[in-house]
Formats: sequence, C-alpha cells, structure tokens
Amino acid sequence: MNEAVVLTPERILEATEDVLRRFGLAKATVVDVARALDVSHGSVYRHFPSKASLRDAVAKRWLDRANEPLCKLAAADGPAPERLEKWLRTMFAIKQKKVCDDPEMFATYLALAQEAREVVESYKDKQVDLLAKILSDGVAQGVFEIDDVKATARAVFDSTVRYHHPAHAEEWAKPECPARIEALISLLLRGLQAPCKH
Amino acid sequence: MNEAVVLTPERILEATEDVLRRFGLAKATVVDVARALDVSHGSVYRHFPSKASLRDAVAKRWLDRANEPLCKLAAADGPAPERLEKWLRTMFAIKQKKVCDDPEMFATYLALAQEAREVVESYKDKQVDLLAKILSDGVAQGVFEIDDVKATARAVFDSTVRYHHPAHAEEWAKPECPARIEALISLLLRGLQAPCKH
DNA sequence: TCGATGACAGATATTGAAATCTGTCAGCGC
DNA sequence: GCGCTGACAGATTTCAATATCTGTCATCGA
Repeated sequence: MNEAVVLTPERILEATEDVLRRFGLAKATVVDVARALDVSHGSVYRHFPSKASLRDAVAKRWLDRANEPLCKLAAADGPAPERLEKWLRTMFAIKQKKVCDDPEMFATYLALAQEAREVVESYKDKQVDLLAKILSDGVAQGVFEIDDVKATARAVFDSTVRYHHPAHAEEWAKPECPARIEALISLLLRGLQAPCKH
Repeated sequence: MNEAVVLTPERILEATEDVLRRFGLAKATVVDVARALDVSHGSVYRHFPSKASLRDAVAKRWLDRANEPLCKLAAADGPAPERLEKWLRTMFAIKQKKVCDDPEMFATYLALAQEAREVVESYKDKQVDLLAKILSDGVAQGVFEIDDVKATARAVFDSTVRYHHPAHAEEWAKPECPARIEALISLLLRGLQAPCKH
C-alpha cells in the first residue's frame, strides 16, 4: 500500500481546509471534500461522524495555528505590563491579518463563533488562561495588584472583545481604530497597575 | 378635516413600529404600513423618501426612548464613580430588557447596527458624550485622573461592547454574565481612579 | 478482517416562473 | 392648489419542482 494514498484524518482536514478556502463555508460540501481526495463521500464519514465535526476540526487546527505566537508571548519573560500590551496588540494583529489573508476561513470562524460552538469556547478559555499567566507574573513582579487573577483575565479579554471578536471585524480597518486601541490599552493597564508605588 | 385622519410622519412612524413588531424586520413592507393606516403606499412615500429612511426614523425614535434614562443619569449630581457604575449597569439592563420585551425591534436594531447605519453611529456618539460628561465630572471632583476625557470615554464604551452591542445579545442570559460584568466594571473604575489619593 | 464503496432515504439547496414589493408620477377629487 | 391615489417598471421575494447533499449501511475487494 502506498502511504500517500491512505486516507487519514490529516489528509481529510487538509483537503477540507482547501475546499473551504475555495468555495467558502456556505458552498462547501462533504461531497466536494471527497471529490478533492478522489474518494467516495462515505469514506469521509468513516473518519468524521458528521460535517459539523469535520468543520470544527478544521477550525480547531486553524485556531491553534493562529494561537501559537500568543502562547509564546505568555510563556516569555520580562515585565508583565509590556508583555500584556504586546500580547493584546499581537492578538489584534493576528485577527486583522487573518481577516485580510484568509477571508473564507475567517467567515467560517465567524459562523462558528456566532453558533458559540465548543471549539471556539475552548479556544477563548485558552486565551484567557494565557492572559491569566501574564497577569499572575505581574502580580509576582509586584507591578500588578489583582484580587482575582482569573476573573480579571476574563475582564481584560471581555473588554477587548471589539478588537478580536469577528463580529466587529468590519470596524478594524477604520482610521480611528488605532487611537481607540491605544486609549483602551492604557485604561486597562492603569486598572491593573499596583497603586501607590512610590 | 378631522385631525385624526391627517397622515402625519408621526402616525406613519407609529404604524411602522407596530408593523415591525408584528411581522419582524424581514417581513415588514411599506405596503403593510400603508394597509395599517388605510392609505395607499404612495402616500407613505410622500412623507419618507425610502423604506430605509422610514426604518431609520423608527429606529431613532426607539433608540431615543431607550436612551432617556441614561441622559438623566449623566446629568445627575453625585460622586462620579458611583454614577458611572450606575450608568453602565443601567445601559446593560436597558439592552437586556429590550431584547426580552421587544425582540423584533431589537432584531431591527441589530440589523441597523451591523449595517453601521448613520442612526446607530450618532446614537453611539451620544452615549460616548454622556460617558464623557460623567468622566469630566469625576475629574472635577478629583476622583478621576484622565488625560483625554473624550478618548477615555470612548475606551470605556468600547470595553463594554460585549454587554451592549446586540451582536453579543445571546451571551447576556448566561449565568456567569453578572460576575464577568462585575470584574469588568471594577477593572475599569480602577483604571479611571486618581492614583495615590492619600 | 478492514477500509472503502455506492445506493438509498430524508433533509436541504437550487432554480426559474409567478407574485409581490419599491419607488415614481400623471392625474383625480376636495 | 394640495394631498392622495393607483397604475406602472424594474427589483426583489416567494413557491414549488427539481437537484443536490447528508448520513447510513449492506456489500465488495484486498
């Protein structure tokens, strides 16, 4: 048996991502995916129980890939405020880049986010965990003063929704956007900062 | 001539709001509005140049009505932090109430918000002005320390998007929501507070 | 044995013809 | 004159027939 022609979940995901990019979420069908792989669509169902699960798996891959730089930033060393700022700006930049470069995948992600699918929920939870990591580093460094790190991380995530939730994507290109991000970040950093340092 | 049967913009708006509530944004037609008023649809076009302008006018009325309590709060006296908190909670409550009581009108508002129509933009600007009023009161009282009041008001508005933008309405009913609002508000208040009071 | 197939039922999407709607305007009646 | 009407053109929506898709499974071939 030739390794290359074995039908693996991995190959199916690859093909599905292609098909989604090519036809868009609304038009892409399991039959299209099967056609792209030159197999019957029944074979696809041997590896994924439903179209939804297939779509979710593709989205998960896509999100995990997008998330990588953020994991690195959260794990890095250095002063927490700078890292937090960098982390937020990176998240916004990733989203903005995605919406430009990969609009069909982004539309898929938007659809998933609006359905509040489990994939997206767990992805968000992961993001909040990364934020919490930076915040608790800040507390350890004595630069942040925070009662409930987890809840505050969630608050930071929520407060920046406008710049990372796909429902607001059309706003990101507007000229006043950078200034508004500026104001938001500085407000948040002030709120986290330990008061009365001197 | 009987006053009651004169076709005024006011009467048309009333009827349109009824029709929207009854049939929903997707189904409501100008013909329906005319039928409700027992006039020809041509007459409606005598007072409003297009269906879009009629819809916008209805939305404006609806938004203005919803906005009234917030104007009062912004104009009131008292310590700015408490007023800000009350203002935000009132805004969230109004939105939440609307989405329950008047779902069809809310759907109309959602559609408008997503199209980024001028009505909604100016309504948002009004809200930011109200916030700015409270913030500048706070600065005058010495409880807030803010560089750029206008930009900070915008940041406060943006940071709470999740709890007032209709795109996030499905989230508002979730049980963890109040706690998350709590965390967000306290983070924001800390960020506005003048540091080192003592 | 084991993955793949292709025919199938029920659900969903597409299509094109018919109905309805939007926006205009010449003309009617007060 | 003035406000309203109703007929109209072009755009949009509806509806039902048709085609396609999803998910299942008995069967096939290696």
